[in-house]
Amino acid sequence: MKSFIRVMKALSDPSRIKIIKMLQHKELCVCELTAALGLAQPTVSKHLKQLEDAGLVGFEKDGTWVNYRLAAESESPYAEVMLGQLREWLDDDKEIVELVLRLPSLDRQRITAA
Amino acid sequence: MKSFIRVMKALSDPSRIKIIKMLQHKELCVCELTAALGLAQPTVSKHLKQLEDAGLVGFEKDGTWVNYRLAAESESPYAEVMLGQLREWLDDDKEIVELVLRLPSLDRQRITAA
DNA sequence: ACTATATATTGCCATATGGAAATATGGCTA
DNA sequence: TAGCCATATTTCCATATGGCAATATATAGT
Repeated sequence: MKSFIRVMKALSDPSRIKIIKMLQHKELCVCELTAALGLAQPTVSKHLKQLEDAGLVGFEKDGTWVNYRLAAESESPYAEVMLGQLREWLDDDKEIVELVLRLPSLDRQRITAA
Repeated sequence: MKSFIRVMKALSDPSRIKIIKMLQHKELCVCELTAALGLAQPTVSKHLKQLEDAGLVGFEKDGTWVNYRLAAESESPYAEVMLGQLREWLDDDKEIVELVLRLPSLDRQRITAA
C-alpha cells in the first residue's frame, strides 16, 4: 500500500506532472527543468526526489550535471503502469503543450549564461 | 490537468483506497464504511465527497441511507482507467485483505444497534 | 408535529506539502 | 589549492489535508 500511495502522491502535483511530460520527450538536467518550470532550483530538486522515490524517474550524473529521465524498468509496477498511461494523457493540456513546444530551445549552456 | 490532479489526489490517501477496494465487492452505505474503517462518520463523508468529485464513486439514496458504489461510466476518463487498474492492484495488501474478509459480516442493522 | 436515525456540513487542530532563501556538497578547471 | 558551477540539503513560511466533535439537514415512523 505504501509504495502505491507514494506513486499517487508523486502524481498529485502539477509541477511533477509537467516534469514527467517533458521527460517523455528527452532527458533534461535540473537546470533545464528549473528554467522551464520557472521554479526555484531547490524546489525542482525536491520534486525530482519525490519522483525518484516513487520509482518514476531515474538519473545519470554527467560531471556536475545530473540528467533525469523517465524510469525504464521501475521497481514499482504502479510507476510503470502510470508512466504508460501518462504517455496517452494530458498531451492536449494547454500548459503541457506550451512547455513541450519550448523544449527544443532549452539549452543548458544558454541557461547558465543567463 | 485539474481533473487529472483531482483523481490522483483522491487516490493518494489509504482510507479512500480502502473505500474503493471495499466497493469493488458490494455497495455500502456510509455507516458500513464508517464501521469498517474505524473512522468518524464525518471523516468518511468527506472522503466520499472527494471520491465523488473525482468521478470515482456514485451513490443512490435509499431513505435515510445513502448507498455508495464505484462509478460505472465516469465523466472522467482518468477515473475510469484508474478504477480498472485498482481492480488488479492491492488485492494482496494485508489491510485490504482483512477489510474484505470482514465485509460479509458488515450489516447496517447490527451497526445501528451497537 | 415530534422524535429518531443516517448523512452532510462546519469549525477546529495537528501534521503534511509546495515554495523560496540560505547553505552544503561535489566535481570541474585554472 | 582555490574557486566556480550544478545540484542537493536545510530551514522556514503559507497553505492544504486528514481527523474529530459539534451542529445542521433530511427522511422515516409514530
